[in-house]
Amino acid sequence: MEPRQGAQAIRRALAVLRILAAGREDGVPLAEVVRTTGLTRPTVHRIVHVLIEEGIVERHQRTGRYAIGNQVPELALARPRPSRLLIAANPSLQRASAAIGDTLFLTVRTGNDTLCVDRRIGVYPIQVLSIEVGARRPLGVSSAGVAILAAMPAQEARKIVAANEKRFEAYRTDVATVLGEVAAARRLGYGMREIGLIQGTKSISTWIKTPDGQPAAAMTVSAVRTRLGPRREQEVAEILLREARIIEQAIGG
Amino acid sequence: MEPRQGAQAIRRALAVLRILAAGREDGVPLAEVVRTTGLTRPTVHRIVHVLIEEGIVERHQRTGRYAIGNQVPELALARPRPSRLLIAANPSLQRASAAIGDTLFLTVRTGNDTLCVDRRIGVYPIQVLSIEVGARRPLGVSSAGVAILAAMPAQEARKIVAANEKRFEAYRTDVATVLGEVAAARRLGYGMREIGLIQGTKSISTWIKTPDGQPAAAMTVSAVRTRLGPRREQEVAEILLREARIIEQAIGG
DNA sequence: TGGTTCTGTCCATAATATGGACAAGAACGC
DNA sequence: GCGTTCTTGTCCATATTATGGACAGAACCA
Repeated sequence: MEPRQGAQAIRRALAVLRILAAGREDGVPLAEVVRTTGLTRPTVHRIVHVLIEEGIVERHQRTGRYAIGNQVPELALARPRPSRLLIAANPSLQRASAAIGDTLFLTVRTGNDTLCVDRRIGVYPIQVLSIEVGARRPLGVSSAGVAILAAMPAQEARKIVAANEKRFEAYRTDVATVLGEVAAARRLGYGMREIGLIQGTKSISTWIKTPDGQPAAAMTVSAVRTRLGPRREQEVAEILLREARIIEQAIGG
Repeated sequence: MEPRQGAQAIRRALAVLRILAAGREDGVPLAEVVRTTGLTRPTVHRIVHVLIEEGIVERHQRTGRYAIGNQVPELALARPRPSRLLIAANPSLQRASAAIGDTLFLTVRTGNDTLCVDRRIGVYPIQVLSIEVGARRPLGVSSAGVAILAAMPAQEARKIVAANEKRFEAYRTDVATVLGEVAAARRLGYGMREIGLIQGTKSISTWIKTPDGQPAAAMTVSAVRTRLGPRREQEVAEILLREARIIEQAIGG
């Protein structure tokens, strides 16, 4: 069902775009795109420069790095603004943020990536703000990614993790480690990372499923490690799990 | 300098995407994409369906129409939110909206299209709300498009109008009419349409240029025709022209 | 019924995208 | 200075890939 052919070039261009998106404003050097896509350099070079001519990609004057261009948000305006999920999750995020006090993230899956789509800053004076709205990471390197993988059939999760293999080393992890964390999350009922992407932080993530059982998103709390001892981890997880079920109801109806 | 080759398929896919973007939420039937792009149906069909598999395009269950998909706004998140222009134009839009009382639009050029990027509703009880943020039209069919064409070298404007020829009939206009309106706008110093896209409305647009003389955007007032007699047209045009110069300063520095 | 839209599929063919090979620039060490 | 290793950019013969004419089914209307 999947493999419709006759458009290799288009698929490749999109793969390049997704890598560039992960680089956000700063962009990505050509060599890195070549490495992570597995395409040859002439091919990536050609694709990227055609996309520049078309306004879909921009190149930073100083650094020479490539980034998502102006025309992408322009195309995006064709869609009505806030997504169903964002609307459904809003009250839960508000409640959970008030109850917990640490930074909350809402993260969706897009292809083989996680994408942060909302963030709420809590009242506690020390907040972990590492991840911004729009941040994109290979599924598996963040606790949100682990949670989302844990919520899908093991085989599918393994496939995605394998596809991301090349990109893991940049985050100092690997396929085996990620699969271990996913298994642990399945046992626990939520995703957890003792060592967050930032030194000294800890994250807890619950998954949110669509009515058909597919994971739609993850809700994450990140805090300095000392704020999330075993006791509080339990409390926070319970709040997240409760709100996740509420969001599932909201997107289900 | 322009014609880098070896990526016909990618360029075609983007042309298709831009047409789909013009259809907004409702989308566009395949046949219309075929007509306006000038590609063959098998080609468009193949492109569109690959884009669906990739999540870039969606198809409406009921109507079978094709529309911009979820993944486009997701890619757009890679760019920092509000554009330079939007920030620079904000105070001017606020002032002009308060002074005039009718609906104000900020429209940019993107390729051969105009794209509405901001709208301010005025205090007067009858407002022309035909155009929404995200609305996309071939350059030339709206007063904003005419203004933008008037602000560029005549030769370039003619090229764009010619490229849009196929799309004009859907708006009940043609190349000759558009070029006439552009010439009139050049003489006047601003774009004007006695017959707006909606019956009984009238629009006035000023252009905003970047420091290098390229038109960057247009600022438009739309109102029911009776609100914009010759005297008031003059007043409104003066306000728009003044604010346009202020925005040009803001994006120039 | 035939006529007119629309969408979808096949496959031989030509044109297109590919990638190996080469080159040149930049940054670093010594 | 000169080698080493990193990067980006370009060429072009080649085979893989995208193309579009032709065919077909579905929906709608008279």
